[in-house]
Formats: sequence, structure tokens, C-alpha cells
Amino acid sequence: MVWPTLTRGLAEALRAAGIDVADRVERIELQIPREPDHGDWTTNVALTLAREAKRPPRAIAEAVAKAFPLAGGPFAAVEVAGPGFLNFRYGDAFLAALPARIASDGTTFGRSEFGRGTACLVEYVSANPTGPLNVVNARAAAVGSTLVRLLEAIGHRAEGEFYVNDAGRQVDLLGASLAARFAERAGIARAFPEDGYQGAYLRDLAAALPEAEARAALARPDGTAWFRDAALERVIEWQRRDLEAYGVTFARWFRESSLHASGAVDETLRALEARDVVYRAARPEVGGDEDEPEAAQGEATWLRTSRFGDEKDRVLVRANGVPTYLLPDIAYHRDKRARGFRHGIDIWGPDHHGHITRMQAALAALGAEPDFLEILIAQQVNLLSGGQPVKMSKRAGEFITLRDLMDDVGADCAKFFFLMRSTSAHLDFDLDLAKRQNDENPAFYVQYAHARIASVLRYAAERGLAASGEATPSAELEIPEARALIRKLATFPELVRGAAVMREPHRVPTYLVETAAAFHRFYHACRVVTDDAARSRARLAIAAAARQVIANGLALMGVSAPERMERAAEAAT
RNA sequence: GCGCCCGUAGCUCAAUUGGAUAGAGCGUUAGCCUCCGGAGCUAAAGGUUACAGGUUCGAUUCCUGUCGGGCGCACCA
Repeated sequence: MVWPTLTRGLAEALRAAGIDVADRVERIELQIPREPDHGDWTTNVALTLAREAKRPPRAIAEAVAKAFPLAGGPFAAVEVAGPGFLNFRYGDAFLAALPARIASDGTTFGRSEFGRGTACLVEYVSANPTGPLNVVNARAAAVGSTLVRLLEAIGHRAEGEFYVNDAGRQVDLLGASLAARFAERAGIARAFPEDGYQGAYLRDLAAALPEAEARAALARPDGTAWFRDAALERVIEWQRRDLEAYGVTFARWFRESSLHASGAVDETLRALEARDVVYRAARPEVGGDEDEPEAAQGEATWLRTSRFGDEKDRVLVRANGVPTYLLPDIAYHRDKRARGFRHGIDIWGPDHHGHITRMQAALAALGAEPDFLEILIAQQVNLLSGGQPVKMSKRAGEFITLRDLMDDVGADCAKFFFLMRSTSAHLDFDLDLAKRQNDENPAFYVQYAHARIASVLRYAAERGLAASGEATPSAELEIPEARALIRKLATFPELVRGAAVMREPHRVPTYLVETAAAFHRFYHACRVVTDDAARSRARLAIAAAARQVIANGLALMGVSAPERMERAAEAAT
């Protein structure tokens, strides 16, 4: 990997130039410029250090350029440009050796040790076990699973986890809804609960219940618990199965109920009390609304989140003695730390973004490191069909599910579309476009490049030709399209590092589209399989390297890299 | 009213933790197959980065304000 050697070389050159950056080597900004004229790597250290060094940036840059140890490294030249940028250019030897190196690295090309084995926990989807998964869950699943793979790729120990809210009011309501549906079937009068779950899936579920047992439960005063448990296990299993079909699995499905059972919830409350951030009162000491009639509900237990950046204090335990969702949630994050994770990343839906400050405040109140928890919001998804928004009503239980989406456009395509956009941005998902198996669909564009290369490699193999394991001859390296492709492939490790560090999975598909385009240009400029065996083998090595990088990138996304693609039967023309 | 997200080509979106001349796809227009997959390639056109200030060597990026879109503001999750 180029990044560490470049960093070390720069630190050494800066020291020679009289500037010591020993303690902040990793903060040196290194970038791959988008403008090819600016070299293969660039840094602005001379500009950022000019002020403290009290020297003009260009003077620093000149000194660094002179002292930079080029010998034995990937670079052949370093130039000073503009106001004081340092631009590094790969030597031909480095580029020539790259295809063979990618071949030998195989699926590990792009990986690094940047994360030094730090344990990270990514919590995502974590949908309530009250119904099918929706499209935002689908988006979060694509983003979260990719994030786990990205973190692993840069050397973290990363795990994905699904937090199941299988306790509390929502699941009780689910039980009551199911009981009502069963009663309805059995011809027993029973009111459907207000705000109950309307979805048709509960009717199906009610039909599948063991008749006698359900009737008995219905007759008992505490019978909804039976229906709740029945519904819960069924729904969780559906969710797990759908996610599996989608290609997303978790290291652990963590049950909220286990926190109650183990006493972790009570323990967390005591830990907070010990830190003197809890009080009992009828209304909050900070942030209360004067005309809140709810104040009459009696004394609740409050957490002083307002001391840690929240606008008001929050209820941990209701006046009736039942904890709000917040307390077990704090217990859950406390548990993550106790399990040895040094860093947690949560991916939440758009309806939870108002909860970020209170969660962070709660963890601060607990004494957690300020950067322990990072929360990403997987923004809203608007489905478009025929150019019109698809109408959905969560209340009535009418919405497009993850399962519908997979049936409609396929898991690969759905994931690719979700990952194309930055997580925090609203997303318009054009179902018609995603369904189209043609050139308008970027998922197919990338997969097609992979299949096309695989096809060329097969064609070559039939003629007894295989990729060369030798350095690329300079005659090939001088072809602009070949050189551009190899340079693009060389940036993959840095792309992976950047996407992981910045928590921006969307950089991967963006890169893959560019890489696929670079390959297609190479393909058009250079016939790969010719009568010239040596040349053919060299070009096969370049093509094979491109295939490997595209495959590695698609693997990060959890999208398949097909060896061949059947053209779907053209619609009547 | 308060908080958060967003505003970039006709449309959907990028722009590498403040970098150099803001880029792709679709759509439009004009081209490219005796040859390895044309699901491809080449070129043209398309921009006051919503608006107004500020910070600095440098702002699509950071800060303030205005306008517009979305979401959230429970002793629900």
C-alpha cells in the first residue's frame, strides 16, 4: 500500500527541511487528485504548515521535494505546483508491476492494516419486530453491511448487529392486534386496538395460529402476552429470512428483553444514579413545558441529559414504574462497551434523528468516551414508479417491503442503488430504471464490465493464452487508455480506506462506474487477444487486474460479480 | 416556534475529512461494429453550486442570515 510509505517519506523529508511533524504524521493530508496533470498523489502539507513554520509554502515545498526519498519507492518524481502543492508521480516500474501484483493479491487487493485491529460494532436495521421490513430498512441493510466489510478491509475487527426491540409498548400493541385479528376470524367480538397494526400480515398470522391454544389465550385476562410472543417470534423470523435472501446477515441479533432479564437495565440505572445525573420529579427541571398537562402523571425518573448538550432532560422510568425505550437503549450501548468494542456506529432511520443528541448525552452522562458512538442517518427513500411517487401508508399497513423490492428489481440492483447515494441524502429510487436491464442501469454497467472481461479471459483460454505474470512491457504502458486504467486500479486501496474512514460507502459504486468506464475505453483502444502472444498476455494481465478490482469492489457492496450475463429477452420491438 | 437533513446541468446524483479548470449517468444532437460480449465507445450542447454576507493563500465544502423541500419535536419506539 502506498499510503504508509508516502506518509513516512514525507515526515522524513519535512524533518530534513527543519519541520518536525513526528507526533502528527497521520494527520498529513494526502489525496489522489482528480486532475491527472496533478500527479498520482498530492499533499498540501507545505500550505498548511506555512503559518507555523513562518516560511512561504513554496519554499517549504521545494525543500521537501528535494529531501523526499524517492529511491526504492513507487514514485519516480515529485513536483512543486501552484501555491505549494507537492505532486507525486508513479514510476513506470510501479505501474508495470501492478497487474501482476493485483493477480497475486487476489481478493485481498485493496485491504490494509490502517485500523490496527480496533473492535468496532455496527448496529443497523434494528427495525421493530412488528411487521415486514420497509425500504429504509433495506437501505440501512445495504449501507450497514457494506460498512462492516469496509471496516474489516482496513483492518478493524468489525461486527454487525441487529438490536431487537422485543420489549415495551409497541410489541404489546402487536400482541393485542394479533389477538383482535384472531378473534375476528373466530367470530368473537373484540375491539381492534387503537393505533394497532393494520397490516394484512397479521391476518395471515392469525390464520396460522394453533386454534385451541389461541382460543384459550384469548379467554385469559393476560392472554395478549401469548399472542405477543407468537407474533414476535414469527415476525423476527420473517425479517431474518428476508434479510438473508437480501444477502445481509448479522453476527448477532441482540434482544432488548435479554437486558431486562439479565438485570442490565437496573444496573444501568444504578450506574447513572451513582454519577448523580438522575432525579425524580413530576416534570423536568430543565426544558419542561409550563403548560404540560402530563405533569399530573406523577413522579418519573429523569436523566439530566441537558447537562450534556440536550435541550431538555429525558424520562428514564415513567411514573408507573415502566422504563421508557431510552433506559434499555443506554444499557445496550453500555453493554457494547463492556463487550470490548472501542467504537460503535449506529445506523438509524430518518424518524430517529431527533434522538441523536439525547443518546450522545446519555452516554456522556455515563462517562463514555465522547467519540465512542457515531450515529449515521439512513435518509428517507422515495419510490418512484412511472415518474410518480409510490403512495404508502404505514398506518394502514400498506407499504412496499424489502421483499417486494427484491421481487421487483432484484437484490443486487436494490443494493447498488441504495449504495450509490450518500447515506445522509434523501434518495429517489426509480423502480422503472432499476428494473430495466439495459445501459441506463448503472448496476448493470458495472456487472457487464465484469462479465465482459470474464468472457475475454475465457476466449483467450480457449486459445491457450493466459495473463502474463511479468511486468507490463513499456510499449503497453505508453498506450494512454492502458495507463489510465492501471492508474485507476492503483487507487483502489486508497478508495477503500477513504470510504471506510469517512463512513461513505457510496464512494465504492462511484469508483466502480469510473473503473468500468476506464476498462471499456481500454478495451476499445486495445484489442486484447491478437496473434502477438506476448502482447496478448500483457493485455490479458491488465484486463484480469481490472476484473479483480471490480470483483473486490462489488464484494464490498455485497453485489454479485457475474461471469456471464444473459441478455434479457428484448421487449417486442 | 425549536432542532436535524437537504438545495449542484432539463432529470437523478458525484465532487476524495477546505484544494488546483465543479464531474458522471439519463435525456437531446452528431458519429463508431469484416475482429475478443454494441448491456460498449467518441464528440457536441448543457452551470451565477438556491440567495446575501463572512472566515483565508484557496469555499460546492466551514460560519451567520434569508428563501425553498423533507423529517422530527411523548412519561411511543
